[in-house]
Amino acid sequence: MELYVERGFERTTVAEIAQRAGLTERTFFRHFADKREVLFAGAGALQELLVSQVDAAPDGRPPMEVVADALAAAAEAFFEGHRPQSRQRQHIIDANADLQERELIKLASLANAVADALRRRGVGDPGAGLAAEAGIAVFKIAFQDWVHGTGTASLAEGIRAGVDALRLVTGAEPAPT
Amino acid sequence: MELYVERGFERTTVAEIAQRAGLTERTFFRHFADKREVLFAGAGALQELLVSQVDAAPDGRPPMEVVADALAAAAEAFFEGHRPQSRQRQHIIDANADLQERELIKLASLANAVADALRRRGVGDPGAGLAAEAGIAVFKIAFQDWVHGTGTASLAEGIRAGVDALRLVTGAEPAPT
DNA sequence: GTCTATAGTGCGATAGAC
DNA sequence: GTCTATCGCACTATAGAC
Repeated sequence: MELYVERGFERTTVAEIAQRAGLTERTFFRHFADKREVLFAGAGALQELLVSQVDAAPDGRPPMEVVADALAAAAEAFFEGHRPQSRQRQHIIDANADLQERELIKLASLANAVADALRRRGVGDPGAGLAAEAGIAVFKIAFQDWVHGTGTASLAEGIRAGVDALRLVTGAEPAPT
Repeated sequence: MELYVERGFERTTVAEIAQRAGLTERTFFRHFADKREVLFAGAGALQELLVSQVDAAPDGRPPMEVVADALAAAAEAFFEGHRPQSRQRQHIIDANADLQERELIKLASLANAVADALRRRGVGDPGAGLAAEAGIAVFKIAFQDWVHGTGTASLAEGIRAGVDALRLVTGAEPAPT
């Protein structure tokens, strides 16, 4: 991470990373499948929390609310209070197309995992997939806002507002909570 | 494309592609930024059509309807009647993580372009971004269904149904058309 | 069109932890 | 005695510099 900030992602070689860490290149690749993976190591835990939240939601709660609750909880647990670090990480990612691809893969993986969790709750298709994708879209936009802005609103609040805005724009009445 | 089908994407080298095309490797990379780009050469035209459709939509039409119309029109123009080719291409992509990443980048780029077009129509934030992302999510799911299934429904019909399903799952009343 | 840096893989050897 | 972390080396392919 230090090196990615110092010299940029592309201009950092694995050899340099290994040297600073006191390891060999081969060992680096043992821990990270590729150079990008360093920046996405925490993604698994985020996904697990999201899924466990959806699994634990009360019966009968509307799918979009379940997703919104899970995203808000994940936001609190993983990001609140870490905006400076999130911003730095995002700077690195925004400066490099390969990293943006990996970011999108991570988000797609989250969406798939959430969709599966919704199906376990009995939400049918294509509703499960759509609610999950829509939720991730809300998260993505709220996160961009939160990480690049200087406002005082929390990420969780941004997510709530985003879900409401999505209902509005799809031509919908606000759902009962 | 022949080589990707014959031996799989990863087991095809750029040297082989260049040889079969009667070119040098260097020339391949002049035409395609990387090995994957071969499969996404038509993406630009799709994006242009989508944007021009959104730009040309009648004033006052609800944003989600504008997006749905544009996606349906693009589906007719680019995919209808080409399901076998689409399926073959998707097989190649589904078998390789790198290609899936590129696919996601392409979809994200479509979403951004559509969001910008909506903003030009006066749709505000975050509504423009959300409508665009939601539309692309619908497209993605409808496309999966269409390309992997054997049903007789057209892709455009799947997109219409997807938008309705999205309204339902977000907890919404159907919007006026 | 040529040359080269760098990412990433495969296999094997070694050493410490439990 | 198995499991896991590390290293060494040879190797291929991509992609960018020139």
